[in-house]
Amino acid sequence: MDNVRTRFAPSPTGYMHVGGVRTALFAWLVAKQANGKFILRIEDTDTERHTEGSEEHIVQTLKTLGLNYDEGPDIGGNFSPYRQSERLAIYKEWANKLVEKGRAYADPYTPQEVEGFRNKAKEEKKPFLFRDYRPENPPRWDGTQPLRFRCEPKDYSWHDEIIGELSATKEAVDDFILIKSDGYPTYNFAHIVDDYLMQISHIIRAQEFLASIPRYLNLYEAFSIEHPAFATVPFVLGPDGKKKLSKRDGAKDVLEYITEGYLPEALINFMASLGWNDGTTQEIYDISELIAKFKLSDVQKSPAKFDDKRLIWMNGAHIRRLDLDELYKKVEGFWPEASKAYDESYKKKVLTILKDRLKYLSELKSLTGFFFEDLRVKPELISQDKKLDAIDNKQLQEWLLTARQSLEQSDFSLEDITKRLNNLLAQTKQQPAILFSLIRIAITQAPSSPGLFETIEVLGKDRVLKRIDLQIAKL
RNA sequence: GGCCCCUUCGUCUAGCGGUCCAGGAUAUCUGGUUCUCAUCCAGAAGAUCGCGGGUUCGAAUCCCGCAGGGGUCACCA
Repeated sequence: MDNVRTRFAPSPTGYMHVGGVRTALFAWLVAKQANGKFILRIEDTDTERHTEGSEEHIVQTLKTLGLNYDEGPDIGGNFSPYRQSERLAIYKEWANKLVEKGRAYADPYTPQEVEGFRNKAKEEKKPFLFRDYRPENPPRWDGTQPLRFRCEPKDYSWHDEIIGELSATKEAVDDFILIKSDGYPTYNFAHIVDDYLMQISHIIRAQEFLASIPRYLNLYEAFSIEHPAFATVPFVLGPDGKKKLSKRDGAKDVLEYITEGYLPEALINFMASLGWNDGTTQEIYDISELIAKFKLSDVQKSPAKFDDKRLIWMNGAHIRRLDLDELYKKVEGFWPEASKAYDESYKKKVLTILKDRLKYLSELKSLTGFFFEDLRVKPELISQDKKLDAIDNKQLQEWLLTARQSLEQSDFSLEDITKRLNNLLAQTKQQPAILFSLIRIAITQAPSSPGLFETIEVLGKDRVLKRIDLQIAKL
């Protein structure tokens, strides 16, 4: 398609969770793969729900994930402004077009009166349709009353890029508020005007708007304008599997995943795979593959539950794909405090042998402490090891001493370390499960660590000998 | 209640009438990888394809009902 222009149009009411960002991602992918434009538009027409700083937060989230937009409130574009609160005059002008055509009227009722109609309909077990209460001689619209659309009810069928062919009866078409009494437009009205003026080619939005589309269709007709392609993205459900992911139920801020050390590319891969796949068995995609392969028609129609087990795995998989230098760059800021005293080449060695066991970057702190400081001897590491606990301390001391003596002679190449420890095994006739465990505990004081030989090599002779001495003394 | 959408292993999903007594991934369990934790490899277990009819030689796939779940019916988006 020519001139693909997609938009992400959040209302600034807080942070963004996985569901919202996924919708943005899909829109971004559609734009990127068609060499089109991705637009950020802030839908701040609800002055009450508007929260301070959330626009900045949304912008930061998109930028951190690399979902860069080509036009937006902070960078401008050919269709500015990109904040709806700055477009009030435009909405008024378009509202007046409808007034002139007789397709909009001032709503003379008080909110209480409307509420009364609604309750009555409910009692009668009928759907509430405002058009059943349409005033016969509405007053002239002076801007203080809400302005309502005068719909022309009819059945509709239309195409959705994700769901396919859809239809609805005229029951779905009603008179809705275009401009609120505070002068701000409703979403229902503003987005239609803006998408048209901003030449949006695809509206990619969440499923909650599906039921409203017949009303929008009626409005497009009233304006005699064509509507963009519609793509309705199914919900992302919370872990309970019932309700859609929501802030109320504790859905996490996507930026929080970044702070915990989830990679943007992993997050994006994960969100894309929540409802999308290309029909192959591929699971791990980088961003350029996603851009090349993504298709709206391949998006699942049914909702997907959010399961962070898969995210954790996927993040690890993306970490392992990174080469050392890339990973080193990303991991900056996740090192333990004590690492400050160490240089890049040492930290890179640590990273090399640790890479395979990182699931997310913030684990680095707890996993690498012993590489940077001598930890106190933890007797429980031995007492909780069944095999070691059964052996006399004197014996353990003796083995450690022998190991120490051999390692002292070593040139500390991985090869030599390996050779010496294997010799030790033969010499003492012990199983690795005993001897290596003992040495590993002595030099790391940690329940787990990278492989013994590599760890010894990276730690270096001074530290290894010192720690063995320390362990011997505490036995 | 009206209107609308959805329904395949716990989870993410493949599947567009035969190659499916349903494939992959993850999670779980088992074994291997000289020590731990991972990685990696091998294997196990796990789905009466929501239910009931129909069409067809043949249906997870097409049609019709039903049920369950969800959305919407705001001067919120």
